[in-house]
Amino acid sequence: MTAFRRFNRYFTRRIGVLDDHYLGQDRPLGEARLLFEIGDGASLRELRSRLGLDAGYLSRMAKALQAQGMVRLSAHPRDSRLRMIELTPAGRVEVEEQDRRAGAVAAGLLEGLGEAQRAELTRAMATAQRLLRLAGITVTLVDGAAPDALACLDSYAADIDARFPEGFDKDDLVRPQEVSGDAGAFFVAYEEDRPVGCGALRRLEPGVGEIRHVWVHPDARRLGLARRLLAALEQEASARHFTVVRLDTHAALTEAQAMYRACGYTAIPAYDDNVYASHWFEKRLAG
Amino acid sequence: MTAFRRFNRYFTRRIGVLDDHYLGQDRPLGEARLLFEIGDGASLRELRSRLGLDAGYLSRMAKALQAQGMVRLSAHPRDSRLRMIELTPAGRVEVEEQDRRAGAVAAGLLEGLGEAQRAELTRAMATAQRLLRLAGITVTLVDGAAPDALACLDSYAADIDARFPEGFDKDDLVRPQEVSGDAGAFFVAYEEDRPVGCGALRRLEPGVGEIRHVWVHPDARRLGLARRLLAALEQEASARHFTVVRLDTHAALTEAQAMYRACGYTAIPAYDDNVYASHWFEKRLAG
DNA sequence: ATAGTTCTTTGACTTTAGTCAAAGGTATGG
DNA sequence: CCATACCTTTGACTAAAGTCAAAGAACTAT
Repeated sequence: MTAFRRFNRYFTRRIGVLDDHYLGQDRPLGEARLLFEIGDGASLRELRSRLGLDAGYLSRMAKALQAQGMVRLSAHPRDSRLRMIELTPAGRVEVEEQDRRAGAVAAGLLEGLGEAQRAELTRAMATAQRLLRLAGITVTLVDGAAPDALACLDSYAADIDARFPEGFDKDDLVRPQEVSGDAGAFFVAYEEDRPVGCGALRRLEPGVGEIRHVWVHPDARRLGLARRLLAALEQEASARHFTVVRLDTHAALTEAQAMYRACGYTAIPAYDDNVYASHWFEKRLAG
Repeated sequence: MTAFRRFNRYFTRRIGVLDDHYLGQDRPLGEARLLFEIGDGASLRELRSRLGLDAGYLSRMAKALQAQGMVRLSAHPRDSRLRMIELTPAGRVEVEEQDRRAGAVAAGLLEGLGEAQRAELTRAMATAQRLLRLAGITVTLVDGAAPDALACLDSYAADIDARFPEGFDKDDLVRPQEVSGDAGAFFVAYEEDRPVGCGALRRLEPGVGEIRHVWVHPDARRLGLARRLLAALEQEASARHFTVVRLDTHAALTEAQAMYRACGYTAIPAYDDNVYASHWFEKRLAG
């Protein structure tokens, strides 16, 4: 904990300060940040929430950038309350220039290190980032019919449809009422208010729950999030006095199978006739 | 390199922003930073260079903090151009409050992680910090009579005087002229303009150099800096067409001996009658 | 002792950053 | 179609952050 604070202090002094100064070389930091954040186009509303800016403030900065020829503003094709902002070629050049400078600063910062040391630093940073991201993700119980829940299930279905040789039919997803209220539970994992994973629990028979649709967004994989979701589902199952949870999995999802085994699940005979399933697991819950 | 940039971006977004917001809870960020940076007292000049502030700006902030009863200003006892600034008891309370808040934010940030994950994060951060510090240290050739060189030798002498059972006599340090110009070389390691280590090379006999007084400031140990100094000294020796470098070391300095061995030095018979020496080493230089 | 340097203070600015509320044009649910 | 909610723009501010130059006091080197 003290180590964490010490690192933060050192790092923000050392890197953060630089960051600020190179980014806004010839324009205010706010504008530079905005320019950078636009990327391949976005709505003002999106930028406002991403950067946490006041509406008026943002509107003015956008106008200033437009006057400088860095961005183009237009109405959203389907909702003309929203304004879309995108980089002009000149704006793109500017962003690249920012990027080049940032790269040069970073290179200068590391030039004292040898190859092996650089690799070690990269490894350490990747680990730290992975854990910080994981720490920032919260797993929340939501209604099975909540928009975020449905969005996750949609992504899940699209995902496995691409991975299963035989495809996947969305009709085989759980119904919202199966995972809401007394019937079951649905968890969504949020990373900064954006859903990045889900998992469902439903009652299979008295004392027995079934875990379904454990899914993690591609951007949030390899963080250990699936385990967190699984833990939340198991805790919920315990709270509902289930003594056993079961789940099935498709032959193509080998990493998932490995994870279930590592989390204490053991293979059992088929308990249903799910056409997508090739392996069935269960876990006895303590308490 | 890309990984480095990615980490910076993520980290400053995630932590830096928070930092700003909690620090200045009821006072401007600039003042909060200044208050924090004062620590156990400093001169305005020192703070100005540490924080990179304009003299006028700093002067005004100091006055504001004084008016709020947070700091006391006084003249430097020996140079009354300089103004010393130190925390009053009220200021100290304020800094502690800042610190408490920062701690709470940090704790909140990490509460999603388990014990083992936290330990892993701490390890990764410590590694990253160590390497970043090392990357920021530059090793420079200076004149043997330069103030920084003498200051390092002073610290070195005090250091080993405390560690050698028999003490150490400063008269046994190299003379500046032995390590300047054609006679030898002196390197100082700087971390942000502050000397944190040194090492000397002098000619022992034709084709043979001697390395002496390799020292690292206690704050900069365990970074791998001694090796950097050693490498610089060896490179300098090569440039001077020495084919061999020798050095001796005291029985008490066991880590140093291990380092020399790891860097390719082999034990040899005594080549001098240094009263402090118990082990003698040499290394044949390539090229 | 003198010239040049260093450090701080002060006055007089400018630029950034950010806030708040009113107003106007668009969607959306019923 | 109507009330309501949403998104953006504009005007009118404020506070913070930072800059520049002049001036005065104190030190240092010669």
